[in-house]
Amino acid sequence: MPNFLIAKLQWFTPLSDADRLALHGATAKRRQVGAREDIAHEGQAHGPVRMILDGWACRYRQLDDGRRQITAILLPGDLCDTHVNVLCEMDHSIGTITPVTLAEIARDRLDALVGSRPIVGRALWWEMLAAVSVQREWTVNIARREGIARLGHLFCELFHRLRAVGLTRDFGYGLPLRQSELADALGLTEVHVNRCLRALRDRDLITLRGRWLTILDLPALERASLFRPNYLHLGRRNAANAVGPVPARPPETYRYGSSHYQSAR
Amino acid sequence: MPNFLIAKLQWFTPLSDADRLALHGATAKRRQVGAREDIAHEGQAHGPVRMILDGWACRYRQLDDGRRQITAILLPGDLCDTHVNVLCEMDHSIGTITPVTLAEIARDRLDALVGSRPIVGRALWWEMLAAVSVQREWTVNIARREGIARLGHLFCELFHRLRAVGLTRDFGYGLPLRQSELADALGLTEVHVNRCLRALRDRDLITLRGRWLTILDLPALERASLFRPNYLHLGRRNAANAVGPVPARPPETYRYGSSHYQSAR
DNA sequence: CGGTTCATTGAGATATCTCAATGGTCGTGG
DNA sequence: CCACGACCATTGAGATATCTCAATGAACCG
Repeated sequence: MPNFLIAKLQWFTPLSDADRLALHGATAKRRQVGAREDIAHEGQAHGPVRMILDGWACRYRQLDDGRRQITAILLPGDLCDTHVNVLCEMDHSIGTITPVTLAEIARDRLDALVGSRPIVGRALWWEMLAAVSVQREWTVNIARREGIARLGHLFCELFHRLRAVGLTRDFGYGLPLRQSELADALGLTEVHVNRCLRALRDRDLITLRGRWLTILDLPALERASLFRPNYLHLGRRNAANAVGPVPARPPETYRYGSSHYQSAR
Repeated sequence: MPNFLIAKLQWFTPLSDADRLALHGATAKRRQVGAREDIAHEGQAHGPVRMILDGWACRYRQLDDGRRQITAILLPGDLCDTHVNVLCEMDHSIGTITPVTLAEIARDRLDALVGSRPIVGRALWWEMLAAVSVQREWTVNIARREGIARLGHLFCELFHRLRAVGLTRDFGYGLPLRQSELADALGLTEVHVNRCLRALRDRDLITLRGRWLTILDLPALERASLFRPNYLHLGRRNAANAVGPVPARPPETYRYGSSHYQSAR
């Protein structure tokens, strides 16, 4: 399995072989979690720093009345809790969408890594700040865009983030989220998500069949969703070894974890 | 002027005299900004790390159609951009609400401070993580609560955050936000904010006169707003010198910056 | 092959928005 | 000290996005 974290960090800065090796070493300890299980729960004390090696997960907060709000989608290569152990306890939960492979990194190990490899430390800072920026944009998206644009905006974001780690194929990617989960992420109702999806299809902006999303006209979808990718901070990598914005080869896999989802035929 | 940052950090950890002195020294360089001006603008390269010494400000993002969304309220003692210089450019703007006194801290100076004083470094980590947690809660608030609760939730949050730095008096505080700014923060319309305010007043939960907000029944308001303060991470300070949750004395000031706003009579 | 989960559709209810007008407050200049 | 203008708060009425409840249909799994 390719290391998606390394792939992502190189959008920010080139990493030496030694850096890569150190990152590989730190993420060697792995754990499997099934689909739709909790990785961490609100109120828990903090454990090790976790990283999504493969599969999809999400942060969410459960409301008293049973509804929940997903506040972030975690994709392969995403870190769950950089240095979050500074806080006493979790204020939200993390659950899986698909089966997930985690790397667990002991806090002192991470500190040592950051201490000995400043480039890696800076790259991890970037990863965290970019995640915060995404969080801000979610606030804007939910507050100010109407259903159709909100949904389209999420699809655009996921496309760019997945492309950064090589998990897109052309203009499509595997989308394991159910409509109820899209609703939980967007602050909408399952029913309304369904209708907005139909609208996006009717406008020939996307297709969605068999858990595979295809963006038929990315510029048009971005326009319709008021999407501007700057907040992802994937734009101009300041790497010397920069390659094109799109990975040259299609990704090796678009299945999630074990073969839980089918691709489009 | 008391140093609100120090006051806030001590909710997380006790600071030695030397720590306090170092923080004081780092925030010595100051700048004044008028009300409703931009401190930083989207697209700009990053400058020094900024801290709000006094006054209110906000992060916001401007949408193409002229509307804007405020994504965070910055209160005295809040840091604007901890280590954000890692990113190439700002993805949002920061503007003042009231006249603001800023401290500007050069990046290398901050690095040196964090390097030489690990307690301060950890405390600044806490401050950043708590801010991210607030950001997540804003997403939940806007996504899942209806107007009245949304407004009430914001009032509760501001109360707790201001109390942590000693800027409340009993159950009230100065609220310099206009209704249009409340609307921009909550993803509502100015008109609707007005009606929700009336509803909160009619239910005897708050009064708001002359830029002074009084919470008439905090537990009731928190209940009505589905507010739980855990996400603020101000709950259990692990300080040895912990005092009660409410500062013993009323704050020295509840005017913003220069005497721009009147208190309640 | 039957059951469970998920997606789709309809119709009525409600929160919020839009547009437009009126009223209040405050600072400024005459 | 008053009058004016600018800005902000308030109210009304109709429009629209989204929700709720409920039912049906499709897909998938054991």
